[in-house]
Amino acid sequence: MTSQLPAEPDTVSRADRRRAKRIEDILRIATSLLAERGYAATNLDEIAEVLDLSKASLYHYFPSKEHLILACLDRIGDSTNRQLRAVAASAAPPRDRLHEAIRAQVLVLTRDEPAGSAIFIHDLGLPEAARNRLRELTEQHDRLFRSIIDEGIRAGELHVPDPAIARLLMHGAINFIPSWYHRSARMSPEQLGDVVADELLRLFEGGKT
Amino acid sequence: MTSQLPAEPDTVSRADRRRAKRIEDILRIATSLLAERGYAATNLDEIAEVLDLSKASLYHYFPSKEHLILACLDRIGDSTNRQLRAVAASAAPPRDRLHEAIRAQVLVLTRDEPAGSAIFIHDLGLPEAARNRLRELTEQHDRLFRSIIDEGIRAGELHVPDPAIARLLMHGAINFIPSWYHRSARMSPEQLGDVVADELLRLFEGGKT
Amino acid sequence: MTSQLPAEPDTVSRADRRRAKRIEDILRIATSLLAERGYAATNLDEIAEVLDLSKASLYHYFPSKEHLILACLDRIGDSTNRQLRAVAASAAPPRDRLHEAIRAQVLVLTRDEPAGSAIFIHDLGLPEAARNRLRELTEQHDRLFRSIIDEGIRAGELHVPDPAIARLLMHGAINFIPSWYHRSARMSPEQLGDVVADELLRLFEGGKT
Amino acid sequence: MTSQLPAEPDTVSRADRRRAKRIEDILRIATSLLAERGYAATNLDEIAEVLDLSKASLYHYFPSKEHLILACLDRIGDSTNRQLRAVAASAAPPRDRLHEAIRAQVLVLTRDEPAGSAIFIHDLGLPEAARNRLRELTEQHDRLFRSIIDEGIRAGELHVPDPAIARLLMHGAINFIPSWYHRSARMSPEQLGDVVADELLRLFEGGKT
DNA sequence: TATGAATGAGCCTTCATTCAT
DNA sequence: TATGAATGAAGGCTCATTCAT
Repeated sequence: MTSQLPAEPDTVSRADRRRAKRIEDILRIATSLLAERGYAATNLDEIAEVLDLSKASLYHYFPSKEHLILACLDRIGDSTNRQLRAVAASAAPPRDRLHEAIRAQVLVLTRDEPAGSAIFIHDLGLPEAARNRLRELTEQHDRLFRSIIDEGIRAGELHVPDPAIARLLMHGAINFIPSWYHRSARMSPEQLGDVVADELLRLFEGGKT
Repeated sequence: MTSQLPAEPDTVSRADRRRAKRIEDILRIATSLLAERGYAATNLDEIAEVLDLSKASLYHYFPSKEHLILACLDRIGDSTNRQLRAVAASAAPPRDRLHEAIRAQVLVLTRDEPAGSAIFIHDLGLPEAARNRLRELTEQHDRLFRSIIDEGIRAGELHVPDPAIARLLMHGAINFIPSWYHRSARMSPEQLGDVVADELLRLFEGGKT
Repeated sequence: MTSQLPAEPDTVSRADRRRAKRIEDILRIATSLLAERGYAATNLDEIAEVLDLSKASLYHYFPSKEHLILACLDRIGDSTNRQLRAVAASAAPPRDRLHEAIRAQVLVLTRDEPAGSAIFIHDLGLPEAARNRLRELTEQHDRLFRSIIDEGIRAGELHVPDPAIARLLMHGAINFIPSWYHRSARMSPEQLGDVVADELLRLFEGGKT
Repeated sequence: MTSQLPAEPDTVSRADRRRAKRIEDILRIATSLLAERGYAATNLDEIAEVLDLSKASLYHYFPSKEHLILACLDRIGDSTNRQLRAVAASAAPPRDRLHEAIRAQVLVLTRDEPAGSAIFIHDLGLPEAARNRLRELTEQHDRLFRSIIDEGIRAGELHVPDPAIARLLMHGAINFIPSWYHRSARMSPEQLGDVVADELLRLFEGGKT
């Protein structure tokens, strides 16, 4: 109806695009409120109000609160994993790849998805399904870091007595950044990414060891 | 305090003791449920049921849900700070004091208060007052670590380009431990404390830098 | 009625026919869902979905849910009354006419309108207007049976101490058939009609009386 | 606490009795509204309002709307079956027992449980569990009548070509009584019971057959 | 004619809190 | 102290209805 062009390349009609935009808006707002208040304390009324929408309208896009939050998780998870996959594909030496991965992660948390990243910190009060989804996403994540670290150790570039624990400490350190970064805006996300990556690499580079 | 009659000190103190024990029980259960589900998703019914008490009875000990959670925070905060103050008072060199402080903190999180420590990770959904209390407790905490680290740097024992960020990363790494420790029970809290302290000290001990 | 242009009678009537067919489809589906679930438990979404139509489209054919259900009632009522009027016009003796009327009624309920007949059983949850319509239809019905029965009594063909109650019992017995007939499919609607008519005539034919 | 008598024969304290009464009240009101409007169209607000209670209070007695209605069904079902069991135990000849059973049933529907009996007519819109419960109760019922009728036929007291259908017609006739009885209050429930039983026995007593 | 979007009103359910016993 | 009862407020979800396209 909209397109009169012979083929139908953009099956995405105006309506489709509008709908996609609405969904994107909802997810953005929902993610930020969710990250700010947690699942149980976030109510659809508030999400709807911020969007200047009625609560009932949300149900045109998501069949339940739980599905809405699952979509939020997916959105952030995809965003993160996309960034990290690029790093993983690099041919750089492991140490540099680890540096780059940390940096990428920091950028996602502080620049790309400052709102939603808190969700990943922990799963308090999330419904089962969401908790499982979260676990899946986290595991993809972990696998990627683990493989880089293992490689670095085998290559002799990294030295650490207990790689598993070092990695977990690193994740904790990174995941916690959103909870303090906004306060000390004395450096840009990019600068922070570099500083943090430098610093956390120390966890894997034996001093005297 | 309550009894002014020397004649029957036991009667009164027995009641007091009983009450104190009740409160202690409530706080223990409440803390663990709170840590497990978050503030909004924890209901008084459940707390009462675990205690084999009626919900209404809780109000004999705490005037509101919010006060209950404040008491939980205080209890953990006190426990933590007590441990840390001992470390702070030590005359050992800063590097060793930092090691000890990290170790003490890990022990609190994994051994002494495994249940409640998650509360400190994040304040999702907490009411304002609780959030403020949390901030105070955290600040005491931070001050203590900060002073040790500063001292260590002045003494030339620690080297780190950005002490503030290093410390925040360290806190994140520590705070996150409860979320993964139960899975890898391959070492005791004490062993973990040593390993973690060793590892995190690297953040403050320049490799080549 | 709609077309004033003799030139294109087909065009208009084709549209009309299409519309009539649509309405017929809607009524058929709506009637069966209504009979199955009751008024309050039936939603337009479901009706629309079965018809592969959007809910909003239903409003092109019926101004409201209530009007839709009124049309359903009318459709079944007409069907029933058409059958019965034929019986009423017959010149057969009252006893045979009663037999025939019962038989016709059974056929409507089990063969012609098996889906919708449950609506007539009871008016649970129906809106006022629908309830009134139902009453009207039922009364036409009742009048017809009543007149046959009265005639039969006057003619000495039927004997019953309390004709009013006997008739009401008969209606109950008939109306209830749809709720059990599908289970005992051991006889056809036609056979059932005969058996039931024979049996119910006993209500009006004194044994010893 | 209330009773100081040696044994504790009436463990039912005052509180217990009060609670039982409340439950009884709720069931009575709920049953009548349910019978009047059907499941879907009955809302807890209304039930609560009639009881001069808040809707939330209902949840002290029943965990859900569905459980409430199940309790209603049980209550009526028990009442009915209790009456009928007495009849079944009688040593009277089958014909008299059938007469008595019909009479008892009519009394339940018109005198003892005039409100709730409509529920048994059909199950439009009831949730699955309730529908199943209804079926169970109905089956107890049916078994009882069936056994009397079979016995009567074997004893040569009853004559009917198709006993199954005759019985179903009888049930329909009886079940329908509540829908018209209130209008014709020209006779008492007891009188009605006799008239109806006399009349319906004709279904099982062949005229010429 | 057809429909996606939007929504107000309403319903079931939960929960912190109060109160009488 | 202990608790059953009661409730207002709130939250998730449904649905008939309207409207712009």
